[in-house]
Amino acid sequence: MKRNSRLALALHTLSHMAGDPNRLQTSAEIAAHAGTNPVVVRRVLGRLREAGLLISEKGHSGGWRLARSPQHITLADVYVALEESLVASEEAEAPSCSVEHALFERVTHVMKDVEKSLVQRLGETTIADVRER
Amino acid sequence: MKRNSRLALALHTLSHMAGDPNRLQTSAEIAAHAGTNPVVVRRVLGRLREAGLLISEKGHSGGWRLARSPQHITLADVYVALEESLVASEEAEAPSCSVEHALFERVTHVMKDVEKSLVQRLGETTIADVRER
DNA sequence: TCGAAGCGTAACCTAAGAAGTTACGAGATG
DNA sequence: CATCTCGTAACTTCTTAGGTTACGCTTCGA
Repeated sequence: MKRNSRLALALHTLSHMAGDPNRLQTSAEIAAHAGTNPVVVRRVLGRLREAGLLISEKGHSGGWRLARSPQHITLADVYVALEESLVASEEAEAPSCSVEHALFERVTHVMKDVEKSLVQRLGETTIADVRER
Repeated sequence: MKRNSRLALALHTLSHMAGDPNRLQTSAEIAAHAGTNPVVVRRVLGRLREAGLLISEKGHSGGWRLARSPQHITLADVYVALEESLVASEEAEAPSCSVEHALFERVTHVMKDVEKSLVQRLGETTIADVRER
């Protein structure tokens, strides 16, 4: 797996779960399907759990399942849960020079604005939408 | 310097050059201002040169200057020259599973679309614009 | 004409981030 | 109680970008 592998893994898992929402899947199973490691799966899906998209159950016969129906999980939910931000949130480096600062502010402002529209548009598609085609 | 430092360095340099377009600046000078290394400066500005934004002159009393007036250099020109792409262009990993593939396609499509509007909006601001404020 | 000043580039080192791996504790079930 | 599974820590690569050194090529000026 390469870049954006978290997103790929998340979408992979969600799309499979959408096909059989009642079944619990273990991280080992998911990892085998995705060609990666159970720990990596738990890391990535952990973020989706924190975002309220998935539920994990510990102990014997535990595993992972959707926290709500696929019709109510959008691509934006996934994107936001993974904290994939376009804009480098850290602006620790306040440029000393005011003109450079103004330029950078401008770029940052536009990027943040554009990211809002990205999330908005991703919010228009649900996991279930894509399955139906 | 941290993340997006190429962009920061490019904007820094361009904003200074816009103030005195006739003066040639050496990479050593620019590096000193920006708190980095001449080689790094030549790397980054090299991209702007390839994009036709800057001109570099070799030899004694050589250096860097704008290839055209600051009114005709937009933030989009800089962004594109640095090849800052939001979308991971490499889709080498064709997902085996068709549903996952459809989901990923959808995300990629939206991101590419959004990036177009980003470039369009960055194109509305020139280096000179920001200086005037 | 020759030396110094610049750029262009290669090669290497280092730092940071992400994935892969191993290991182990905690909780739940049968 | 034995076993299964998640949650996490710790460690090891691997990749990417920046920083650094070095050197060849070009150009100006004394």
